[in-house]
Amino acid sequence: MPQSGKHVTLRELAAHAGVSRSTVSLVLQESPLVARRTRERVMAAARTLGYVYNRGAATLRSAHTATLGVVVHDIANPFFGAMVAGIDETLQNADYVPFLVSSGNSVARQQRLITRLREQRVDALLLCPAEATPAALIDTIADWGLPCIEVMRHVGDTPRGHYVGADIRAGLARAVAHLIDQGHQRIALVTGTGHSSADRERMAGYREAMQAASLAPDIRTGSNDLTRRAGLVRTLEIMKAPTPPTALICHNDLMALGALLALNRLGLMPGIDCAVVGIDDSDEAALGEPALSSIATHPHAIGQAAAGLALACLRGPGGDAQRIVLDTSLQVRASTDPTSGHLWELS
Amino acid sequence: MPQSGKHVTLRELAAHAGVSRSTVSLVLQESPLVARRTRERVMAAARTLGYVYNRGAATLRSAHTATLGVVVHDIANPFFGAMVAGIDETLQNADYVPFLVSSGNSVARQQRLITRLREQRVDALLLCPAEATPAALIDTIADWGLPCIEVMRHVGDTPRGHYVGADIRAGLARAVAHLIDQGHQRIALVTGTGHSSADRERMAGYREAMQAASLAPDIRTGSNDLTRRAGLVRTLEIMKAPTPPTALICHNDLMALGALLALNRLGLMPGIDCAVVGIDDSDEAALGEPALSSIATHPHAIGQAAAGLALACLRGPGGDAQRIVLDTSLQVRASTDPTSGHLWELS
DNA sequence: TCAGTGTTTTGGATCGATCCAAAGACTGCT
DNA sequence: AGCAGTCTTTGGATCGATCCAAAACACTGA
Repeated sequence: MPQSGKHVTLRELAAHAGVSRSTVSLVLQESPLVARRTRERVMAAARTLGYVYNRGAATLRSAHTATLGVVVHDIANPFFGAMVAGIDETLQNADYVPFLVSSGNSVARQQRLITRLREQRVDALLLCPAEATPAALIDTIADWGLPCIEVMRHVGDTPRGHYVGADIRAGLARAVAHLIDQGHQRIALVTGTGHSSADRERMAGYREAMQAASLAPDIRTGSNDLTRRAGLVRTLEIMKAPTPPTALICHNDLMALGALLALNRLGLMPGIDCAVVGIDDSDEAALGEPALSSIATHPHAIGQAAAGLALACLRGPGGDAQRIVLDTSLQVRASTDPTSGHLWELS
Repeated sequence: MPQSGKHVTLRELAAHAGVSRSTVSLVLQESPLVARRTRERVMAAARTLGYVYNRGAATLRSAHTATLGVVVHDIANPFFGAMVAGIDETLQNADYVPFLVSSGNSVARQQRLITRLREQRVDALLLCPAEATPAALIDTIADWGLPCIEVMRHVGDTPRGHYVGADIRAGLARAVAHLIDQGHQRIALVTGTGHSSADRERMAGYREAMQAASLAPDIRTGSNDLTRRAGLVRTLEIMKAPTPPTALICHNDLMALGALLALNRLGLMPGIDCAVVGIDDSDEAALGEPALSSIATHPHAIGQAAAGLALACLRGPGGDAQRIVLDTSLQVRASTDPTSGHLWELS
C-alpha cells in the first residue's frame, strides 16, 4: 500500500475519500464534529494511500509542534538515562516527541542548542542547565514566550520559573544523621565546584545537619567532572591526609562507586574503615560489593513529573510558577552499615 | 532586544532592512549571491529584531528539515550514551538536530516512534533496531524514500541497506585466542536470546575461533535483558554447575561487570578462578577491581561514523548501500590476566 | 551613448496543513 | 409545507518560508 516516491497530501486524501479538505483535517484532529461513517471512510482512505500526517505543515498554521526540547548536561550519566526514559513514557501517551540534546556542561554549546530548538519551534523546554549558566537565561526564555521547566538544577539562588527536583536537602540530613548514628564524626561531603544549585543544595542540607549535631562541616569541592573516575581520583587524594574522614557523602552514585574503588586500592574496607554514601540510588548501587548506601532521587519519577508539568503548561497556560519537589529516601546498605547483611536485591 | 509576544517573521525583517523577502531568504541560506553590505544590513536587523528562523515553514517548501531521527533500544546503556555523544558532535557541525527516542526493545513501540518521526519529516534515520524487528521494516522504510542507517545491529541475516558497526567477530576471535593463550579450555559465551544480529555475530566469531582450536563451543543464550543485573544472575546460575567454565565472554561490559560481582559473591577470584571478558570497553571497565578485559567497540567513533554517513546520504543520494565496519581491539586487563598488574589508567 | 556582460535583487506562486464563518442536511414539531 | 434547532460539511484565506524566472543595476570597452 504505501506508495514509494512522493508523499501523499491531505488534498489527495480528501479527493480519494470524496470529502473536502476541511473534513479530512477534522478527522485527523480527532474532532467529535465529524460523523462516524465519514471518519471511517477517511481513515480507510488514509490507510490505503499510505498517508503520513505532515506535522510541519500543520505547525505553520496552528503554532504548535507536538515536540518538546530536552536539554541535559551529560547524556551518559545513568541518572539522565532513567530520567529520559520517564519523560519519554509520559510524552508517548500524549503523542509528543522529545528533542533530546546534551550540552556537555558547556554554556556556549547549550546556547547553540537552545537556538536550534527554538528554530524547530519546540512547544516547551525541559532544561537541566549547564553549570555557570547565566541567571538571565531563564528570563530570556520566558520573554520568548517559551514555557520552560528547570529540572534537578536551577540557575540563580532559587528557581525563577517552573521547577521539578528532588528533596536533596532532606536526603542529606537523613544521610548525615544515619552516619552519626553509626558513630561517625569526621564526615566529608564530596561535591562539584560548589557553584551549581545542585551543589549548593547538597551543601546546605549537609551543613545544617552537621551544625545541628555540633560537628564541623568538611566540604570538599572540586571540578565539575562528576564521574566515576573523578570519584576515584578525588578519594585517593582525600584519604591520604593524616586524619582522613571516616565517612564520605558523594555528589552522586557514580562518584561514590569511584570512591569505593579508591578505598579498595588503598586496602581500606568500605563500610568498615570508611563509610560511603551516594546520591541517586541508581541500579548499580544495589548490586556492588559492598552494596552502596544511597539517597534515592527517583529519576524516572522526576522525568515523568517534569514531562507531565510541561504538558499541563501547554494545555492551560495556567498561572504561577510551579515547584515540584519529590521526596527522597535513604537506602541503607553495606557501604555504611556492614551489618545490613547481604540482602542481595535481585528483584 | 528580543521582543516578547509573537514571533518576528521574515517579512517584517525584510521591511526593517529595506530589502525584499527573497533577499532576506538568500541571506539566511548564506547564499553567495547577495552583496556583502546587504548581508550585513540584514544580519544587523535580525539581531535588533530578535528574529528566529522558522525551520518548520522552510521545510514546507524545501522538503528538508535539518533533523535526524535516532532510535536506540536502551538509552540507559552507557554504550548508547557514548554513541549519542558522537552523533551529536557530528551533527552539531552541520547544524542538524537529532530526535532521540528509545524503543525499550519493544517492536510495537519502535513502530510508533518511527511513525512519529516520519510525521516530523526527519531527513534520515539512524536505527539500532529492537530485537525481533520484522525484516521487512528496512524495505518499508526504503520504500518511503527515507534514508536509513542501521547501527550495531541489523535485521535479517545481512544488512539490507546502509550499516555502521564494529568488527565484533574479529574481536571475539582475538578474545578466544587470548583466553586459550592463558590456558583456558572451558570458555563460555554468555549472550542474549541468540536471535539478534549482534548475538549472531558474537556467536559466529566465537564458534569459529573455538573450532579452529578444536575446543567445544559452549554458548549460553538467555533473555534479551543485557544489564548488569542480568549478568550477575546468569553467572550465579552458570557457575553452580559441577564443572563450570573457567572463562566467560559476556555480551557487553554491563553483563561482564555483573559477572564479576557474581564471582565475588561466590568467593571466586575473578581473573584467577574464572576469567571474564566484556565487550565495549566502556569507561567503567578500566576502573574496577579487578579491571575488566574488554573488546573495545569505540561507540563514540561509531556514532560519528553513522551520523557522517547519514549526512553524506543527504548531500548526494549516492548509490550503493554502504557498510562501515570499524576495527575492534582487545584490552587485556586483570580480569583475564592477573599479571597485567595494576596499571591503573587515570588518564 | 550603447550593447554586452556579470552581479544583485525582486515579486508572485507555492508547499500542506488549519481556521473560520457560513452553507447544507436532517430532525421533529406545528 | 414551513420553521427552528442540531448536526455535518465546506471553500476561501492564511501561516512563514523557498523557488524561479525575470528585472534592475553596475561595469566595461567601442
